[in-house]
Amino acid sequence: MADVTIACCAPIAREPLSESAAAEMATLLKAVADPVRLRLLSMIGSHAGGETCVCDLTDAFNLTAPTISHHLKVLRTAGLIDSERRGTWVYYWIVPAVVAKLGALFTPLAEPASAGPVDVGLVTV
Amino acid sequence: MADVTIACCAPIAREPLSESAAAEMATLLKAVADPVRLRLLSMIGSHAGGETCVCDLTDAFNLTAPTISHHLKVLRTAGLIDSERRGTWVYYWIVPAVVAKLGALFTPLAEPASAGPVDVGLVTV
DNA sequence: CGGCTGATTAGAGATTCGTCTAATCAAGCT
DNA sequence: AGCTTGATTAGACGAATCTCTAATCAGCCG
Repeated sequence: MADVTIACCAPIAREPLSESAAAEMATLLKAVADPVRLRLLSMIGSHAGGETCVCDLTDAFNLTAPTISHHLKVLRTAGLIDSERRGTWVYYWIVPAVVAKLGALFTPLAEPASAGPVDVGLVTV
Repeated sequence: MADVTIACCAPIAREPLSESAAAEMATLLKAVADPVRLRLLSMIGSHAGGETCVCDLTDAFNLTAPTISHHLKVLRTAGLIDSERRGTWVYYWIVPAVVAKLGALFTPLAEPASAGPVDVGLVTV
């Protein structure tokens, strides 16, 4: 049972975000607020095996390798993904806990009253 | 403390976003990827009655009125909020359907099999 | 070793963004 | 009408962002 207890703050519609919470979430959101990075994140996240080689990513865009590298760094700095070099290639994977923070910020809005113990609590990080 | 069991993936991790879907979501995310706008959105969204007067918003920040107005416009242009003038004051409220799009992007795909059809996939383009 | 492929870092150029001041629009006074 | 208060628009300016080319780092193999 995926009990999502992460999240740094209450969902957006429950109570006003504190200044610091807003700043923290904004940096996370900024990392994702780019078409290329969004696609990168979804490619990495949806890749079978949970890992993706950079070499597979660069080919999917009409951008130079350094540019892709830059976007990956932004995502990694934000904590949304992590990476490791294995021999010649570098592999990236998603960090679900951090991605879940983003979802927790917005979801309770639309969800039909979470029927279960899916407590998206206000546990701080 | 926060045992992060989160399923394997968020919707973003279900399949790679198309280029157009990524672009659409990115514009939405960009609108929210700012501390001030995040706080504005949460203030409006959590306000009792569902509406908030601009006059209540400007006082909460150390920014000039035009700046707040600018941020509200960004949110409104993105479709996340809507507004109406009633007499002297202008009132803003949240548009839940659009905010939900953001949540749907990152929220874990609900519990394993038990719950079943928690359709989160309204990310149609 | 020397060279080759994959990936990142460094730095530059153009665009976008956040904030401000000044000016304008809207509604309600006196 | 003319003044006052609330809100937005217009324009300017510095900071941040995205992309590129050139250079550098890390493994592999002839």
